[in-house]
Amino acid sequence: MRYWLMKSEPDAYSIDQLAADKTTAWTGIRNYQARNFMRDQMSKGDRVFFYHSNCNPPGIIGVAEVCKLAYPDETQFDPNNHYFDSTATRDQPRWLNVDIRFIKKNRLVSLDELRQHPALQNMRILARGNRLSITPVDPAEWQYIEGLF
DNA sequence: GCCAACGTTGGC
DNA sequence: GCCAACGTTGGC
Repeated sequence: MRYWLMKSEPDAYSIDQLAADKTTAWTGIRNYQARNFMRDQMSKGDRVFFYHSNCNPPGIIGVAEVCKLAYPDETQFDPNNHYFDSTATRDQPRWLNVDIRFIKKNRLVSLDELRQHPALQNMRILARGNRLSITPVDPAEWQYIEGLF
């Protein structure tokens, strides 16, 4: 089992929305590195920190788990969808998504707060210019952050 | 809203 | 295969 951090803009899809939906298809990932994490490394039961980005303040707001392995992202085939990709076909889909299931919402552990813990200094989310929306989390970092909730 | 950082595209 | 141009992300 692995640990991950997945970003979402709360205006687009928030932890409260996930809590209401129970599960959701994590569609719209259009970055190869993030796609490959889902395709090659995610397993059912993997744990996910749900991170609110592009808001004030940004930070980790909850926990989810991977509940369905990667499969073709439907939004790539829909011309009316923002994430439509004309180069993708049903035979050769380009983009994938997993499904995630809500586990819990916790107090917001802000980006600012994360930065103040030396134990977390190597987290990808803290690196300058980091834009990757799915990043692996070290088991030790995971445990440490769970202790902050 | 600004802008630094980064990924992707496409001309050559 | 280089790299300039462009688009996007996301903290601030």
